[in-house]
Amino acid sequence: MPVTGKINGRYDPHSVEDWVKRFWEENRVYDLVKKWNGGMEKKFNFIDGPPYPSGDVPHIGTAWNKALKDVILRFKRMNGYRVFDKPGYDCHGLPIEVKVEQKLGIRNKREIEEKLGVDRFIEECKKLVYYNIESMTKWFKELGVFMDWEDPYLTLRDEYIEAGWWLIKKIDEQGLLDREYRVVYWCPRCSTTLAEYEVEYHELEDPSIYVKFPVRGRDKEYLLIWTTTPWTLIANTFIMVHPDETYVKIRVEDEYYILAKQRLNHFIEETGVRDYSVVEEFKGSEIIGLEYDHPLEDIVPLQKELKKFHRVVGSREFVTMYEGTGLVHGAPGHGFEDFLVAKQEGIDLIVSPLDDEGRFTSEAGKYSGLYVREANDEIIGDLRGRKALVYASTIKHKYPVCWRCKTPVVMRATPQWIIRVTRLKDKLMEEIERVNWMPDWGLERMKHMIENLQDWVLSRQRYWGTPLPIWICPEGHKLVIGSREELVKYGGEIPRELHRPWIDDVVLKCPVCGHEMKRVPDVIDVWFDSAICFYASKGHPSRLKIEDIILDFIVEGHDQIRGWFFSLLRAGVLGFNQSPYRNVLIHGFTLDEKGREMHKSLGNYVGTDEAIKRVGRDPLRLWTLQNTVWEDARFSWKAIDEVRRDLDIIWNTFVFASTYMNLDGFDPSKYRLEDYLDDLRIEDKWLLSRINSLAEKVTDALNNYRIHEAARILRSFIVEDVSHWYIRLIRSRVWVEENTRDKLAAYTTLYYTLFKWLKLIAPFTPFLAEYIYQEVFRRADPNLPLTIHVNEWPSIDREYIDKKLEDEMEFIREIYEASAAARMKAGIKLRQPIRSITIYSDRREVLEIVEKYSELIKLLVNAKNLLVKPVSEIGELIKYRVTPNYKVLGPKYRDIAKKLFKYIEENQEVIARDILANNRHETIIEDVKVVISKEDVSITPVYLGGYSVEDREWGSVAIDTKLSKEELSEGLARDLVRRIQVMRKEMKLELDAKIKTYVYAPPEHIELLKPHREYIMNETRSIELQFLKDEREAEDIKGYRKEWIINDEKYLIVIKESR
RNA sequence: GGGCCCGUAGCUCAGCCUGGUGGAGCGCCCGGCUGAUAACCGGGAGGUCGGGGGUUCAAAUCCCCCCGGGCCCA
Repeated sequence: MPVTGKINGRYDPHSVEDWVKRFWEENRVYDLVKKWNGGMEKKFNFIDGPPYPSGDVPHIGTAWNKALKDVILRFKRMNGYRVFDKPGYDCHGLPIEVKVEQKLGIRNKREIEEKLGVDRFIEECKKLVYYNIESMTKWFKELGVFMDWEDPYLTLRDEYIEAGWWLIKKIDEQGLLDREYRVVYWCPRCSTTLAEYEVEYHELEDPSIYVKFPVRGRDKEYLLIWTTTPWTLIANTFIMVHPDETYVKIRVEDEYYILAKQRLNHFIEETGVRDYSVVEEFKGSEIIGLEYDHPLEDIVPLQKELKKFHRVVGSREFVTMYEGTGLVHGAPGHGFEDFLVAKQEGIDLIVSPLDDEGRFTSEAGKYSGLYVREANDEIIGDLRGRKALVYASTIKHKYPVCWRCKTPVVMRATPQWIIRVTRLKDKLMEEIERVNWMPDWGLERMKHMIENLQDWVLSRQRYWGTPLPIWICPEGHKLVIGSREELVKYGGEIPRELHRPWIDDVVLKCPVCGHEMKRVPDVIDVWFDSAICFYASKGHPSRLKIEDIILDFIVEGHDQIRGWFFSLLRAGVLGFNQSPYRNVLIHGFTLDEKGREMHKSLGNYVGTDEAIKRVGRDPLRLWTLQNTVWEDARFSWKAIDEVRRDLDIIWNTFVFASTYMNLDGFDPSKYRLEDYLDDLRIEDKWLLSRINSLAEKVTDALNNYRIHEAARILRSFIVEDVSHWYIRLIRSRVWVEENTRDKLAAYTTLYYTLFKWLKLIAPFTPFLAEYIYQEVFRRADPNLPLTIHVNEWPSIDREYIDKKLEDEMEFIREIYEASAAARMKAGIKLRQPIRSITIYSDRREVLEIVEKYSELIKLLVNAKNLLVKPVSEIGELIKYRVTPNYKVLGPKYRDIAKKLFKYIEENQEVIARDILANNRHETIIEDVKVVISKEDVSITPVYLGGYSVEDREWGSVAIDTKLSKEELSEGLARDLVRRIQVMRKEMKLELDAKIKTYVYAPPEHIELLKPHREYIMNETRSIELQFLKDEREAEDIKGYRKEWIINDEKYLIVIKESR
């Protein structure tokens, strides 16, 4: 006959988790879950945002990320959803390339091709990626994340690349694929573009010059600009002004300069111009359109072409009043912002007269061949010679340099492939508003980004990435390839893999002119890879149905709003004309305990490996999960320790329940809750209501992805309701030896409640839940499924929910707490029974509850009698001393003051009560109406002897502190029992072991104890109890002996096991 | 410089959406309970709810400004 199993000892996360890990492996539990789940009707389409495998151990924040996903997937599985749980890795990109370069000691891009060869470089990238993936996967599995780790999607696979090509082709078919000049960081020494994170900012000294540009058609009138990069003046195209700011025209000698009013003082101070006068003031918008001449146009051929653009343009975003003159020289070939303004202004000539080494080309005329920074001095000299230089000095400022060779970078306009997503702005906006954002400010951020939408720069001049599937022939015809088959179709071959360099060798035949076509050398922005995973992880889109493609749910950190969420949206609209996701949850970052980001260099970095080793998997998971999902969390070992303590209580709760059920041979199939409904006590009904209310709340929270809320209420239920309250209430019931219906009612209640709770917590702490499931519940019922994780999500048995009872119990707890406080004031311990407890309250519901539950309350507060009285009768316990505040009352009632003071003296009680109840007491003294309020008197309560009173807002609780012989003797008996129990435990006796007990105590104590002989024997499972009058007698008895002080008297207790 | 998030006890954080006597855990002090026990419970001390202004009978909560931290952009 099956019996409830038991767990023992202290909670040790590692041994529990190691055991469960082995159990899962040996029984192939994930495969079982997958198989079980595969047959489900409803579908839950999720995708794991692929982490970037640049390291081998996931950051602790990634553990949170994966735990969140795991909770939702497990929850959905248990609710009958067939979940898509394929994880993935984002394998391509520059960070991997850089890691490999560092590993191989390669200093720049050219060395990759010249020294190593692209093929070997790619193999090294792959090797690194696979190594890191294997290691990261190990840690995700360690965390207990149930995803398909045997078959993740990898963006480096040919099928995945092909799926990407499909979308590029589709984009081209929509006419959105284009080539355009873009401004990029360029390292002149390494001869390569740099991504934003490949530049760092160093303090450099540069020229600081003020230059005047003559306004065309106006005599001696100049636009005044300031720059720290004189060499960019060669490509100057326009001048920017802030339309809303105030500008001035000043006269210096016989010339006129235009600059911002706010910058005038600074300009005067820096340049030392003494004699000037402001001759005119106007809004910036008034000079928009003003044309000017470039001072170097005679020696820079390029300027002849740019001449037609030389005018003042408006820009609110890029002109500030913090530096310079408020007029900004614009060179769209050398600056992101200048470039954007040029686009807005319809300027289509973007020039960047530099070669790959940062030297001027012939377009720059006399400067041709000079390295740009070295040309600065010569340019300044030429400006001076042409009287265009107003002032020159130097400045120390932060300037971007190459992170590897520390060479100052230049901005350079280069042709790049782009997707014209700006044309889809309205559709993107429409789609993003249909998504459910949690929290909803995610939508706000997203909309803000779409408002400021830019075209997507797709191409990168690198190696390790999805090759751009564009082939070009000498005639300039373009062919976009959408699959491997198309390579063959257009006269090529399928290379050994689709990566560079092999794909670069595929030569196609131009379908238009028949010439040979070569692939453009670029690879695709790595963001594009992860953007397409919603379909690419499932195969080629031609074989997919739309319902497999649109995701039900995704969750990532808030940095991914701009990152993955945004690129997914763009890819979804480009490929399928809709948002690829329906519900988005945003989670926070894991910072260190001071709120700083974790960095290995700061020494505050914590990896998932370290956390698992130090605290265990479930404590780590539960800590992450109880943090407010969308807020940043501060990690500390102490914080995890607190979670760990909660898990200790949870463990102890199951130890308690399982120990007694096991001892009593409790078989849940034989003793069923339905058969004990009539035997349930108040506390049983209450717990049944609580667990079902809890199940309802947890289900609702998880359905709405409020994961932290679910975690918190699951914790507080077991700690507050079960451990601290219910178990305290049923302790005496389960200590009874016989299997009474009363005890079995408690067991069935507890069994039902704990099993339900265990299933609710299973998604959060899958190891602990599995262990207890196996060791306790599956032993009680071997027909249960092999693993807890294929159990159905607990039902909500609404017939057990009784909100009124829950509220009432809440109030009983308040009474208990008030009486405990009253006891403490009087110095009477809870073990000591008291004669009576009296509740004073005028609230009807209070009186009802107290009467209805009087037995329970008496038991809880350990009192013989329970009385309820109206508040007015508390006067029997309390007298109020009311003394007039002479300084206040005196001046107010000058003439009747003496009589008033006498009146107060004589009517203290009624005055006090009125003021306490209504804050005023009124009377008439010698025809004068008197109003006494709180400020007029001081009120001190005086409690009568023999009672201890505790006030609450709903009334007062008074306990009778006078102890009779009867109560004292009962208290003494309980004290004795307690000592004997401690000794039993110290002897490590079995719970049901019988003992013989010998007690030496002072004769008057023995007299008090004698009436409770039965009780003591029963409680301590003694088959014999002897009271000894002589201390030496006790010393002669063999057994476990211990000396105690009880109520200031010496006791000697000896017990021995009776076999 | 912009958008968004966060700021509550010594520490970690609920409460804010929907205004009504400021809470929990940890730490500290005092007391207690206990065959779950290296656990637990009660009480106490500890708060300009980041600062300022406004709306309101009433603001931690709603609005505006500022300060500090974070994310993303520029």
